[in-house]
Amino acid sequence: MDDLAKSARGRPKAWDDKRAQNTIKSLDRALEVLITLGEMQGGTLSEIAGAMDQSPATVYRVLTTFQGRGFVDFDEQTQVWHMGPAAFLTGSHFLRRTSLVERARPIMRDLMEATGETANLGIERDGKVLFLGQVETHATIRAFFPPGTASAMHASGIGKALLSRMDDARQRQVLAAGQLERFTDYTLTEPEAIISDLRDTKARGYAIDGEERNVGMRCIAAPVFNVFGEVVAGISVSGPTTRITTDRISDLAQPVMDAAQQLTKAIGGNYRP
Amino acid sequence: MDDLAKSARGRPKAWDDKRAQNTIKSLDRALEVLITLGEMQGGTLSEIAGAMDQSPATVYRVLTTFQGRGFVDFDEQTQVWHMGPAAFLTGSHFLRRTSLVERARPIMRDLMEATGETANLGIERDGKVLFLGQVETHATIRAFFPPGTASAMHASGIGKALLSRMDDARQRQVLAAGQLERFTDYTLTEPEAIISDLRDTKARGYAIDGEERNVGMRCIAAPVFNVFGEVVAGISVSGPTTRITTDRISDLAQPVMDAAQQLTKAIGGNYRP
DNA sequence: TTTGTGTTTTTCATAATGTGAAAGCGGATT
DNA sequence: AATCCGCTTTCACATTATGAAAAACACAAA
Repeated sequence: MDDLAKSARGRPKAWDDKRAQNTIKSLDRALEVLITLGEMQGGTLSEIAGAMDQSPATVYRVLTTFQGRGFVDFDEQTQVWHMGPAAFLTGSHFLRRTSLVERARPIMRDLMEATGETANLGIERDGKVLFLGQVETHATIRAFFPPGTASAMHASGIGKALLSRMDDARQRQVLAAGQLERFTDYTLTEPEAIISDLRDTKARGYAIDGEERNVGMRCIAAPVFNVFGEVVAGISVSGPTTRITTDRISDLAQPVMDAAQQLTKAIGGNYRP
Repeated sequence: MDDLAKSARGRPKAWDDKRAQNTIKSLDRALEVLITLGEMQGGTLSEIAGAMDQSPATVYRVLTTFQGRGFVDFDEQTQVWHMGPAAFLTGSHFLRRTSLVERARPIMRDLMEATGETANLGIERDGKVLFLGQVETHATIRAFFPPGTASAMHASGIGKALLSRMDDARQRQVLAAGQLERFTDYTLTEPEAIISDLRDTKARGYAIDGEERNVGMRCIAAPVFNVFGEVVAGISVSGPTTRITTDRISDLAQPVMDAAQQLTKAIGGNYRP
């Protein structure tokens, strides 16, 4: 299901109740139709009406109204309703507003609060991880990457999270471009070792940097996707091995993956499983 | 303004009348709010209500309902309403219908890598060029067309690539429909000048937009064909005149035409010589 | 602080309008 | 032809969207 559409759940109850009173029911139902249509990637009237068990008559009127504004198209041949250009055009005004960094900010703050560790945001640029921002932990001992730092992909949690979702060709390209510098005893420098680690990372859903870049520092990272399901960024928490023990990794992984997924949603992206 | 969203106007009257009966008025008004919000690129309650003179109370309820589904965001700080991620996500299902965009994605990425410039994909819709997607260059200075932008045909590389392969009747129709707005000193505003340019474009195999839309920006575009040999899309690279010099045009043209041809093949199209 | 001005929310009585059941319709399939 | 099945339309009904106005709020200026 489309969690995004139901994201209201995350709010305080009071808000929900309050909003419920000021909500236009018919409009809300109509939006449900539109969302369902999107999820189904198009469908016939009865399919749509069936999927959300509502009377066909109602769904029909909703669809024709959307059609009037170009929000949905109707293919007379196949009798199939589709998302229309106006929906795309209107929705894409969303992109014009704010950047990844701004949207990430509150999510990273929450992640930091939840885990107590510094949260980081990074993207790939020219074969390196570019750190775009961070929210620092309150703890005295902390990991610090000034935003703007460019770091090797193969020895970074975010880097590996990004790599794990790129296709083979790009993986090889990135790994070939840099020369897999060794930073610590734990750094993976053999392409095979890295590729194997990336496979694990993909399966796991998050990447682990276990002192591969800096001795005494661990990092857990998860990928963020754009609307096409392509990786565009990674989000991570990092801290000293004394706090991020191997035991704690699995505990931290969930919040990190949640944050990555939240950010994916906040930028209108699609998580690709 | 946003013609696309109002495209219902173009329909036969009979349809309009028929539809009017089965149209849900409140939903239609709500869509108007959403479209207005998009056009205004965000605004406060009173701005929005004022812009479409409706009672603030109604607009308020509409907005909160949209908000509940994530279709609009409300910035508590500034009291400004914006398009939300769910609108974008839902609307972008439009792209998935035609596999064009998905097929184009990897080709555009390669084109971007090969040329170092932002690659764009666009189609014609209602006499305008609708940008469906882009892959941005890594360079700091870059051309940026948010997907969803609708732009004038006569002052766009993709637009001219599309026009150059339409038959005379449609050319005239499109050129007559819009009123050939002038954007820069270089914009072609005389039908004769444009038609002559389109002839050259067709012979050349690619279109050149030399600062005709934005000063300081050039763009090189080539047409993409469907199985019947009809133009269905255009693919382009765009960037600052400082990087896309006149000397470089012929170098860039080949990769662009290659990409267009690849995409033509990828969608099972036939190149028409 | 208090007062004033311009918002945004909420309330409330009213009728406008969205609703589903069921009846028409039309194009497929037998 | 006859039958089926899904799309439209009709219709009577009460759900529910509506705007005016009042209340709450935010913020500036006195």
